[in-house]
Amino acid sequence: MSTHPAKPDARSKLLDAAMSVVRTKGYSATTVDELCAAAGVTKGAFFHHFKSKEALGVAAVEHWSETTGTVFANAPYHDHPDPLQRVLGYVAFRKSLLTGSVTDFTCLVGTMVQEAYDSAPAIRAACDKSISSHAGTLEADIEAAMEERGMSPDWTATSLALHTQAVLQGAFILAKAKGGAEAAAESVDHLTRYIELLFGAARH
Amino acid sequence: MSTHPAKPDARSKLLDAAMSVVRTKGYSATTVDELCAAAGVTKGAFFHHFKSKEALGVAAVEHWSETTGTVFANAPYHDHPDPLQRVLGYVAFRKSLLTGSVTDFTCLVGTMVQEAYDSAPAIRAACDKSISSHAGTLEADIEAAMEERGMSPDWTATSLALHTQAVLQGAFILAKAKGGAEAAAESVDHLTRYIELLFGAARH
DNA sequence: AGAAACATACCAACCAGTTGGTATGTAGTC
DNA sequence: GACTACATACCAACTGGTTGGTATGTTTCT
Repeated sequence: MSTHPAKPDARSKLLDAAMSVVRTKGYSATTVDELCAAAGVTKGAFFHHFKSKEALGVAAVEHWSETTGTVFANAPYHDHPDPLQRVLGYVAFRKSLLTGSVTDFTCLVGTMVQEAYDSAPAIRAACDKSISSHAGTLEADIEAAMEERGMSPDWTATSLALHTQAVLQGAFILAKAKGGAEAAAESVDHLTRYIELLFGAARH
Repeated sequence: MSTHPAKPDARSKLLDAAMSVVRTKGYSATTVDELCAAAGVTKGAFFHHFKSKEALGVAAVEHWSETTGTVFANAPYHDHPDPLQRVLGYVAFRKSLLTGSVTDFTCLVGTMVQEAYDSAPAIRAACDKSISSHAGTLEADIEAAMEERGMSPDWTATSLALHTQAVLQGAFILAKAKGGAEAAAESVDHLTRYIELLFGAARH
């Protein structure tokens, strides 16, 4: 009974509810009442933990970053000794997540920033930080792969890391538009092929 | 006085207003009153032309497709005799549009489908049609470029056309998150490089 | 006891959509 | 060509329900 296995308080229940409800309905269309109902808490609890709906939005993005960050940190692709294989492993891992309902595999941050980039600067900043820091985990491996091959191309590791995020976010939009993951998966395949070409061509 | 130069009725004023307001605030956060104010018409006029807010959403997507369709149809890249150059010209043209404020160069369809894919099936369908038909205009050139080189790769022209749209939509999300077009432009550069590698490699 | 964590009751502003009406056609009929 | 019948385009005021947020409790933990 040392470390409580899980004593979900209202705050984390609300954040978990936000992750799924917001991804389904979007941020603006999600009401505070709805969030409370989904979390099984009252409105009093909501405004005890968050001073406004926007504050919950910021916290939800941070919560998302932590939750998904753990998933990626524990993913098996890190074990590869070759940094390029780690990058390709990351992309393959992202592709393997494209199953089940569209709501479940799409990204909270991409959804929220679309709606809030102009009207809620704090949410925009949180989303930027989330995307950029996640891309940052890729950048080191990309850089290592470049160095290993003695490459000095006209693109940067940063831009390639961000490009992977752009492809994934765009793939989610395709999935939402088409109501399925097929086109999204093929887009991720193109990303894999691009990275292989990029590094394969330099080998010669 | 044969063809009226421009007699903007309430309907088209509302559709034009929707294109800019929705891209700024998102679909859900945009109110009917706001739209009416931006268009300079009354609420009565709104519900005379559209039976609901959702119906306006569908019409706005279709209006967007027509408006942007004209822009691309008249763009100069179509003149190139080489189909591959037309594809690359399209991507370069898309990159050249990444100027000014984020609101002005981002895509109405990508914004709307994120919010409405689950709650408004009619809007989702309209967005799918818009993206797919726009991708379709690229597909023919991609196919022609493949044939010209006698390529039979493990990817299809359709998937590459949709991939270009995914990259562009993802680039818009980057732009919104970062508050500027720089990262988006670099992502489009990566797309150009990918297409060049894809077709350049087959040349040999 | 005192503070943090929650619950209940409530409110003012706002929202999509409705109502009843006016102004301007336009097609048909005698 | 004028009168009726009907349709389209638009408007201002209103409505019932919803929204984010607050005020004021009660319970729980230390």
